[in-house]
Amino acid sequence: MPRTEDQLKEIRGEKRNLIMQTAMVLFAKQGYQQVSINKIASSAGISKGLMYNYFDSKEDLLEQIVSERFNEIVLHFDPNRDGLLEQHELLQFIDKIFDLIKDNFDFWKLFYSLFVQPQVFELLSKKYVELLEPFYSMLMKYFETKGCKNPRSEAIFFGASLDGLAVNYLIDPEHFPIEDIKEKVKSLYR
Amino acid sequence: MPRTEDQLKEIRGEKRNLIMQTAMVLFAKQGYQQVSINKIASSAGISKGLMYNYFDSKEDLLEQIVSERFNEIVLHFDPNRDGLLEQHELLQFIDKIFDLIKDNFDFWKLFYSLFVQPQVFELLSKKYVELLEPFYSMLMKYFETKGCKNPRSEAIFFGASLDGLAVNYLIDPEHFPIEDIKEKVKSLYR
Amino acid sequence: MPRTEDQLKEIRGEKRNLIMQTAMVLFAKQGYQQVSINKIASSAGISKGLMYNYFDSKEDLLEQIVSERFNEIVLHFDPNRDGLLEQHELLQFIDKIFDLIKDNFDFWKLFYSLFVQPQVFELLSKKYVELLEPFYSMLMKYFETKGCKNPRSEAIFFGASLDGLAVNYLIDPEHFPIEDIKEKVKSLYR
Amino acid sequence: MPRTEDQLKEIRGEKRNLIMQTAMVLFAKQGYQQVSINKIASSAGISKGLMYNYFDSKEDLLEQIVSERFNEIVLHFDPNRDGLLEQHELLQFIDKIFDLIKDNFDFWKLFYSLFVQPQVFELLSKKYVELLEPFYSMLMKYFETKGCKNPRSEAIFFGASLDGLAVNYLIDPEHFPIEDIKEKVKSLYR
DNA sequence: GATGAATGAGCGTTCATTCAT
DNA sequence: GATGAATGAACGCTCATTCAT
Repeated sequence: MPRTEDQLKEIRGEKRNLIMQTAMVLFAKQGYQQVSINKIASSAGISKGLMYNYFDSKEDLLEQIVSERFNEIVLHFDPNRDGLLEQHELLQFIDKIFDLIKDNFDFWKLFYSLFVQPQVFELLSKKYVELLEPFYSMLMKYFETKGCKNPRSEAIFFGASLDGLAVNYLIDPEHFPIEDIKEKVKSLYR
Repeated sequence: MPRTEDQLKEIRGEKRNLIMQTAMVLFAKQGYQQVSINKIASSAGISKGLMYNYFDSKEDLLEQIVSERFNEIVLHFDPNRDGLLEQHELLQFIDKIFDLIKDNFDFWKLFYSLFVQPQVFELLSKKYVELLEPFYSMLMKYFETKGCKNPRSEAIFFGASLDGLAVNYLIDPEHFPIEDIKEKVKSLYR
Repeated sequence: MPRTEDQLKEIRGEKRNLIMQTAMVLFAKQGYQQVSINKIASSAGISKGLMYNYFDSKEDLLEQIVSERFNEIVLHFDPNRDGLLEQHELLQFIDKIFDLIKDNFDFWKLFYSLFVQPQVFELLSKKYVELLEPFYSMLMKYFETKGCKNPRSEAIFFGASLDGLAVNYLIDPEHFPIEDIKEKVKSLYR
Repeated sequence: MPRTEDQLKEIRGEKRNLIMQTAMVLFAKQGYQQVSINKIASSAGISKGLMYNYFDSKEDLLEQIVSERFNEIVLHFDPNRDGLLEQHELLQFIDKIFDLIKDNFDFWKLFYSLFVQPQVFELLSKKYVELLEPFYSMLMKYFETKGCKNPRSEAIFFGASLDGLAVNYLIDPEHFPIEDIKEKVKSLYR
């Protein structure tokens, strides 16, 4: 009995996910350049050739990993998706963002290692700006409502300090006082 | 007749700086891994072989660039070097740090791209921790004096948000409102 | 469809032998150091990269050539493998050793060129001593039985003169009176 | 006061000898290919450039080392230089040859490592044949006089077994029973 | 879909040699 | 005579990618 089309799709999808997951972990731990196609294939228990059935190139693999996971994660950013942010949502967000980072440690490690890379991924930065734009707007509107005289700087500072905290956490998670930091950040916006 | 020792020292010094400067700019713009020895040599107008008269390896070149510039820069961190930080010094420091980043744009771009890299530079992180430790102590002492209940988190937040701002500035310097951000940060510590 | 395991094994075996044979001939004719991986690959009609599918390094290739052939050849050394040597076996051996050298001319040329090389092959000398030890024991026992007062020197002299003859034959095989020499050597042990 | 021409010649000669001696030791211990011009120069305490004042190339240096020392050594081969060899001279020679090897250990190590090398030194082999020819003639005449039916094989065997003994001695001098071997060899020609 | 043998451009590095001083 | 900065061809090796099976 031949497999139905759905079964085939599922196999394709599972293999694709397997490769992406394997590659992401390796990229995060060893760096994109240091991980060869060979390493990915043998780690995933497949052949080198098969990789090219699912991805056009090593770079394409990276792009798909980053953009797919990025999309998933950004979904969680506006809790009620009404485009409006209230203070309790902002505070909840601060709590949640550190959990998101912890839960997707490898992804974020990879993400930040690419982000600081020059040139490497113009595409990434476009996508990043595009995806975060609504969130930044929301933040700016929020700070405006709160009466800040320079909402843009407030928003940039908010984003940048989370970036910095994330990077420091990712570099040395064991010595990072995550709960204390949450409190500190929240105290700034109460 | 052979050159005098002084002549040799000067030639060596100049070439060494030329190579380091050229390499740093390329590393910053294209990333360490993407820059081949060939690119560095032809950019500097010298032969590949000559590089190895001055540096043991590509990695050695990177190490020497980072540690030499890092040492120079860290010198500016404690204004009066008495180990004590006062509020006006902290505010001055916030002003100065952005200028330091602007003045050493390529160095910092390289620095952060390495720092987030996994595995790549154990040496760097050791040196970083070592050099910054006194500064962190000073910061913690300052926040303690100011009556903060959790000086360590305060210090980490301070450092991390500067990291985050630096990274965001380095990625897209033209759209970064550097003066507004300075004001925002200073307002937090007034 | 992928090749069967047997097909792969055959392909791999043949390629491996092709590379080893090609390399051995070149090593013998031009010397290990003088032969580049490029030369081996183009001589064998394959790409440089493929060599590294079969051997870890140039040195690994050499080791495998030497030890594989060495093992094969040493098998012929004790005619009846009972650990005892009789006179007619010794005489037969003298006859046979020159044929062995002739039949494996390139191997022995390579072998002796390595053996006299300083430092180059500790591994080789260990293997050599190990493999030849039983043969030397046998020889010493034989000379002891024959009433020689210094069996060790007898054995060393026997081995060394064969080495010397081999080297002289390998350097200039056309002018080497192989049959006369056989007779001369055999006459010493009759 | 300018140096006289003789003084200059002596300086030249001394530097030349220094370089040759240094290089010979290094070549013997590490192999010709493994020793760079840099190593020779720094071992001899001179600059790389100076080497090329005395020798055209690395190969020329090797040639001059080998041929100069070879000439010196061959002088000792015919004790009374009358072209005739008597039994006691042959026996004396056997005694002396091992001392010669011991006294010029590095030279002989280098010599044999080159000799077995294919192609490397056509020149060497020509010179070798040329220089040893009279000695071989003498040996053949001697064996003829002694009534050997195949003097050429006798001479080749004599030379080859000394080569083999030399090589074995050079590879592992500490375990080589030099006096016992001398006795063994002499016993064959008494 | 799946395999892995095969490719070849490119890498970091070495080193004999040259030559301005 | 003496120096060592400078060169560049060649080295061993890696790896993303292709393709016959």
